[in-house]
Amino acid sequence: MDLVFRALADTTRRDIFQRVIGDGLSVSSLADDYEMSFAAVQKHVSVLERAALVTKERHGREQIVHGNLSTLRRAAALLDAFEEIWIGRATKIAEILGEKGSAT
Amino acid sequence: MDLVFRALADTTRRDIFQRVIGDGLSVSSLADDYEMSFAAVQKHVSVLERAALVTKERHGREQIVHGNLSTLRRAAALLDAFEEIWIGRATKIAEILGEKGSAT
DNA sequence: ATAGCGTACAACCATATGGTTGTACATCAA
DNA sequence: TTGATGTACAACCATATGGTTGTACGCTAT
Repeated sequence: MDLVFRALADTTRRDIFQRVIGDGLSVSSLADDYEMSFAAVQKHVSVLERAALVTKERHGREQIVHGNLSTLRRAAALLDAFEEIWIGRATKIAEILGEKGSAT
Repeated sequence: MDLVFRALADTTRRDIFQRVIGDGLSVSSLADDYEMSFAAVQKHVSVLERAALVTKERHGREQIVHGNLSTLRRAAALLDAFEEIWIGRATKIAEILGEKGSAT
């Protein structure tokens, strides 16, 4: 999970990820749209790959980057779990206050 | 957003955050439960604070750390947005396949 | 065969991160 | 007042990160 959130903690990588979810893209076509060097983009893709947020599929001489939704879902589930902890607390507060059914 | 995901990209910090959502805790009571030094925990809290995932409320000589749910929600919303992009693509595929209403 | 494209990877650099220890200071209790 | 507690912060260190350039190598097209 550390790897997943670390991978998402960069604007360029979130942008790459977003572009790649909808449709697979080659590394070079990704790289074309950023100011930085090709190698830098390659590294960003590599970070996403190690976090299992994307996978690469070789196609001829090109390497197509695809988004991996299941990892994204695991991260989203974790954030949801945090929120549920808070809901649990709110419920407890409501119980203490003798209120029913309406959470703030 | 970079700050938020970076803050969440550490097991200790996620643990701190989780413990603090349900109930506010002083920095020292947080620090008691980790092997590392007090200063290290202080730094972790500071990272969470800069990301606006927690706030500190002074109470006497203690500083109570509270979770900030709204920032959590912003992060969760971003992940949901990614997922919706994928759903959009799935819908398109479904359209292409002539299927209706059932996404895989 | 050969030239160009797409990719991989190593070496290098500056800065950020995660940890430490030490010091300082305000607050609560005796 | 004095001492212990809770916090803040600076200095320092090792390692990770995000960028660069350069080199190598497999594919594609001519």
